[in-house]
Amino acid sequence: MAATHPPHVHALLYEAYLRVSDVVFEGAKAMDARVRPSHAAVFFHMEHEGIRLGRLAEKAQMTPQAMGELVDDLEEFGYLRRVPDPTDRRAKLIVFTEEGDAALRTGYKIIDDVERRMAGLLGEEGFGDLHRMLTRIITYF
Amino acid sequence: MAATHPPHVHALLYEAYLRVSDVVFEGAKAMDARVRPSHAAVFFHMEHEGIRLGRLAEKAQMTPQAMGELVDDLEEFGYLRRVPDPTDRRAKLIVFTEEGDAALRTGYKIIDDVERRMAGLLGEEGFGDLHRMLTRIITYF
DNA sequence: CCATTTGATAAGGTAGCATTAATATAATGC
DNA sequence: GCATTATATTAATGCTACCTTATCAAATGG
Repeated sequence: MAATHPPHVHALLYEAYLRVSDVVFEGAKAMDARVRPSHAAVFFHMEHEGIRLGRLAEKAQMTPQAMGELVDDLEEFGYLRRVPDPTDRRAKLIVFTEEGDAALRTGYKIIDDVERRMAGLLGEEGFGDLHRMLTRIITYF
Repeated sequence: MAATHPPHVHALLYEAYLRVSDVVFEGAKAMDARVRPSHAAVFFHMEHEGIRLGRLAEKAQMTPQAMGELVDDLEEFGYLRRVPDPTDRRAKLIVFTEEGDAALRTGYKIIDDVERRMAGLLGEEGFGDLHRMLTRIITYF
């Protein structure tokens, strides 16, 4: 650092996120090398009943165009399908394929593993405290 | 979320970082709208005595080419200058201008403010715990 | 003193978004 | 029952923040 300070919590939040993410994305890459970190937003905000592109984009806080590209990829990879929305012929519903559903479950397994590793490292109490403090920061900042 | 879970700490780390960063970068933008978040890495890893491009890139974990562009920008904005390195005529030393030095100090003031806000929100003890837990995650992950 | 290494930089490419604009369908007011 | 306006998606294009490859000049080690 240009000035000598103990690292700011701001910087630590970033570093910690990067480390944990690395582990998660390594796990994901081992499952399917075509999937990139940006695709995670799709899985994260999907809905099993099917979801429209616009709503998916909104939940992920990006434009429908950007989300459209991610969905294009995952459709190509065989994880999603676009089916016509019966209630509105302009719209399409994005739904999981069998494989997409399996991939989602695998993804959560990878994340749950990492969460358990963190809990082991910090102790259940510390892990709970961390959860609460981060939630508090998110709520009030 | 596609499945209903309490948010993972992994996700919370990301969210918290984004919230805190927003505040920091809003503050920075208010000072100089030309400066972008990516320029922060330069200020963060600069050294007052002057530093070579290669070393700056190494510290920031990016290629010299990428760092070169950031330094180009900040040189244009008047915060940095490239001076010949007297010990090696291939090399240049990147040094702060007066304005760059002032900007660095302002930047740290903005961050320190945010850190104090977090400490206020969590209490000194909680803030210290957060600091230690994040450091622990970074060290052992 | 020449071969190799090192420092900077130029040219061109890619991922992950955004903005603007086109197209199709739907809903609404009169 | 149009004409207007709104909404869902997609296409074209652009920008930021990087990377890779290639070039050139200066330094260094046998």
